[in-house]
Amino acid sequence: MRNTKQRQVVLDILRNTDTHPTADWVYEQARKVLPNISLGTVYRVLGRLQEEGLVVQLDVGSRKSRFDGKPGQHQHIVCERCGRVADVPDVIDHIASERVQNLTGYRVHAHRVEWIGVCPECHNAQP
Amino acid sequence: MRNTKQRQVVLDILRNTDTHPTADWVYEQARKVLPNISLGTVYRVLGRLQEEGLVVQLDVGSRKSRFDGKPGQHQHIVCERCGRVADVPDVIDHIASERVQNLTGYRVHAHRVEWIGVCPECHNAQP
DNA sequence: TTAGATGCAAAGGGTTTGCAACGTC
DNA sequence: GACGTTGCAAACCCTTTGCATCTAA
Repeated sequence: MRNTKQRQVVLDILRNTDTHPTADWVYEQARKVLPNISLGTVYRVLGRLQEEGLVVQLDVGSRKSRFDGKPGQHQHIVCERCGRVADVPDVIDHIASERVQNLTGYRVHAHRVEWIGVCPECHNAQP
Repeated sequence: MRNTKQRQVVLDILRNTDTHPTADWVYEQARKVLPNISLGTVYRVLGRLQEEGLVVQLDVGSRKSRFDGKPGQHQHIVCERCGRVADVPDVIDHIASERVQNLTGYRVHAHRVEWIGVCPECHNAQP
């Protein structure tokens, strides 16, 4: 994999935000640095970064994918009013995984948890 | 909401399968009973059933949505080799929810868990 | 009778891809 | 110089929607 300007910029944007952005948001940011970058390239770079494990793709209900540039053992909580996504530390222990393994016969490799609620901003705006 | 043939057929199909099918699978099945049903109608019926809480829509990574006609307090495990989806009882307790609430400031209303692993069939085929 | 549901086909919208030009290694 | 990457635009594919028609209540 070559270390192109486009790749550097996309990775940089993802690593310097906590907003779990969509591909087109990344594209808009990237254009501020590289005005000629194309949306197709953003998607291709995101795809490669994901294969390499540097980025995680989230499917949180809506049609657009969101991307997390700080992968690790954490999960996400989505605000059901505004769609804002925040990180949550993993509260699932391995006892739960073992129970799932026993109950289903599947070999459990990972889990993905999404909490759904209302973020403080939305709750304050309309209690 | 009117109780049309189309609605009955779609709900029936969903309630009589454990496969968490995609919209076009439901469409193919429905055509065996109502040859003139359209894909648009399948989508509209699925949308309404979801609003009514009779069906739950899953976004499990791939681009197609899958639908669960037996909603309830259970989650899903997805086979990373074949994409098969199975049900898992909820192993997340409310203590975990409270921890998330305290950690994030969000009011937690629900959680969605997806386990990822390898199903018995795939594992047996290629240990 | 009539408001809501359907079938059809076209439009939407996010994502992917073919291809020639480009830029790393 | 070779080959992976890019920009562009068109293609893709799942899903939604407009509209005339139909049908459950």
